[in-house]
Amino acid sequence: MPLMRARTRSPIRRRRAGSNAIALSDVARAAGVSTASVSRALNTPELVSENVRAAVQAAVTRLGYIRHSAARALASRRSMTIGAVVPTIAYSIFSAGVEAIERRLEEAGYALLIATSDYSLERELRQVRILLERGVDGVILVGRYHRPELARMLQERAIPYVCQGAYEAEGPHPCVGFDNHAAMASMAEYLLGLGHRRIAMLAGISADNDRVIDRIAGARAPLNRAGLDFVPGGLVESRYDVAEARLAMKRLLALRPRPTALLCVNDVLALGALFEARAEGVAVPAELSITGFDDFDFARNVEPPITTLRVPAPEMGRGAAEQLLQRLMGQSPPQATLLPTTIIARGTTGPAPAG
Amino acid sequence: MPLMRARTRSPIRRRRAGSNAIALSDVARAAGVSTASVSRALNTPELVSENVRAAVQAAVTRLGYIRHSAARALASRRSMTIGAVVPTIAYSIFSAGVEAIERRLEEAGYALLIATSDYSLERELRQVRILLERGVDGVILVGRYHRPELARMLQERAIPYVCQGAYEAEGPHPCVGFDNHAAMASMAEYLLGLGHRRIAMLAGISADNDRVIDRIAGARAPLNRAGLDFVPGGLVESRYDVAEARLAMKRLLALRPRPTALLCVNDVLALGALFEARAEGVAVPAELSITGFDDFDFARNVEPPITTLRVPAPEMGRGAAEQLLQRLMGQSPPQATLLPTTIIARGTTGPAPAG
DNA sequence: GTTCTGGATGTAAGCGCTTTCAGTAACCGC
DNA sequence: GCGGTTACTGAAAGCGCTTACATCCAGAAC
Repeated sequence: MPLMRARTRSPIRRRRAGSNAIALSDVARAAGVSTASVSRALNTPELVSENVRAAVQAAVTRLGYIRHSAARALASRRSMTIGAVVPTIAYSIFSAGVEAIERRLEEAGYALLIATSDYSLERELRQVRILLERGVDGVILVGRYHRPELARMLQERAIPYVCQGAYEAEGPHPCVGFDNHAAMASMAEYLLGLGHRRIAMLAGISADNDRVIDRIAGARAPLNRAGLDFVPGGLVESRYDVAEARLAMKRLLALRPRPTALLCVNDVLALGALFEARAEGVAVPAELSITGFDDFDFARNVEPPITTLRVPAPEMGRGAAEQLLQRLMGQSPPQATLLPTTIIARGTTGPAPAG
Repeated sequence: MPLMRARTRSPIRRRRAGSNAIALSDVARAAGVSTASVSRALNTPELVSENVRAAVQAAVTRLGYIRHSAARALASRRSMTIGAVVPTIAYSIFSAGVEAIERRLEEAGYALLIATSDYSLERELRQVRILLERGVDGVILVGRYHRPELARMLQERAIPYVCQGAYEAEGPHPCVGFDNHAAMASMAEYLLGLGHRRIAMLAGISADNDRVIDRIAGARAPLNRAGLDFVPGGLVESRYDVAEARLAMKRLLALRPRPTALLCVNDVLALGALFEARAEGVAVPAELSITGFDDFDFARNVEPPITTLRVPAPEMGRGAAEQLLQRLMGQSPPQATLLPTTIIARGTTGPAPAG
């Protein structure tokens, strides 16, 4: 029989072990009010009198009180943090998006926990599990493809989420982004309009990556409509790295007859292609037109400046954060938001060479 | 007198309001053991019997239990998260560092909360406050300069921290990085060795930024030793952006007589300088040598490839994380760790033009 | 005066874990 | 057989907050 042990505890409560942090109860004592009032003064100041508010404010400043968000999270059942899983942040499209997300969330008092998937859906799923463990109130993902367990896990726990960087009107996931298929299709049409018929494509690694897959399909669509396809051997994948892109480009330049135009899945690849073409003495755009995607800083500054497509990275980040915040507040924003892209014609594209 | 109110609470405990999450007590019930045993089976499996471990493991999988880290943090007084404040992540040196930090922390079971300071020490301080509120167990910062209140706040709460990306043997802060002064000095010496005497510098914004200040001073030191200085009007600051760098470069190119060599604080600026020089018809390196800093991906791929200085970004990130983890485990790693840099001589530098 | 309001405040019950402490059982050496 | 380990296990006390509920007290309405 478990009987009440006579615990001889010192009546003086020991300062939080291992830390000399000030707790809310200290503030309450200092301000001469209850802990409830302190909590209210801090979180819902409109519910307390001017006196209490001022006393609490003064005590907080005097003691240097800092709230303990784990305790808040436990008691209020909201952690005020959002999790984001991106392929990598070492790639400016994503880091720009993440910065935009962070900024918007900060305004709303949320913190952002960032995890990277390394372009692996498996790893993405694991990272979401970890974020859930961390008690995030919402999740932001990249792209349309995700492990089915992922959405299930999120829905089971009623955690709102948004996918960013892709668009799917009828898709299963809420999203804020642009239509990768349509964007790349417009670029292919642009090349066709310039008279190009022998077209190749330098793509990213398509495994697990809907954006790449959509862009490849998008490029193909208008070609097929014109009774064409990529030149044989003219679809090559490469990691997003200038050196690797140059290697891939080597293979493309060895094709005979040579393509007269090259669609790249992004500007890093286009840059590598451009460098390699120049190194091989292939004139751009006289002999070969090259297009990029993303409109990176350097795209407009290299010689010749790269024809590319502007992608609304910060807008997507902000939009995704916005949509998530709305869901968190119980509203129902549109399931899918489509953002525009624009072709920016510059110096790496020109009419197809005669013959 | 507060008397015991007869609370008519339903004996059936309501499932966690607003969420149907499984709690540790559910696992305990399912496994037929106490919550203490479940906690031990999960955190210190070596302390429980094989039977308990297996039963708990089975229950966890069956129920899809996910730990509640806010509750863990509250009870254990450790949040298992680290905070990092970097100027921006939209700049590959920092994003590479952050990725390395994240990777190392993940191995150790820590999550990373990232905040950006936008190169403002004031904002850095605010961000650290927020991180503290979030209960981070440690903090990673960038650089040597910080608001004095920052270290005070951290020390008061006994939160370990490390500064990354700079090195200061006798400095007040623990750090892992390289010597910006020495690195840039070696670059200046390299130019002097090539016979350059009229040298200019394209720097970043030096306000609040010790790395830029150290690099400027580092460049100046060997010049002064040789009885020289930057050419008059030859020290210009620019944000890290190719377009702005080109604008700044315009002013440098207008100097008469023109400098024969230009030290850039990083590769983005060097790239802008190179583009602008080419646009103005200034031959690189025949008429003008240009050096970068950081060894970005594109530096070796442009034409001519940029002479630069390799900076150990991932190593610094990993090292900073490592050092922090050691402190967290009660060890005392060296206060300052110096990492090496290397000059990588490429095509943008050559002997000073005669006359 | 009495009864209602309703705003401001306090009380105390958790939130879901970890961890201390006590208890139990099995085992050891003598 | 006995004291002393050793190896597990469970009960329960918090961790520092939020919040449902009770209370109190003016002032309004009657």
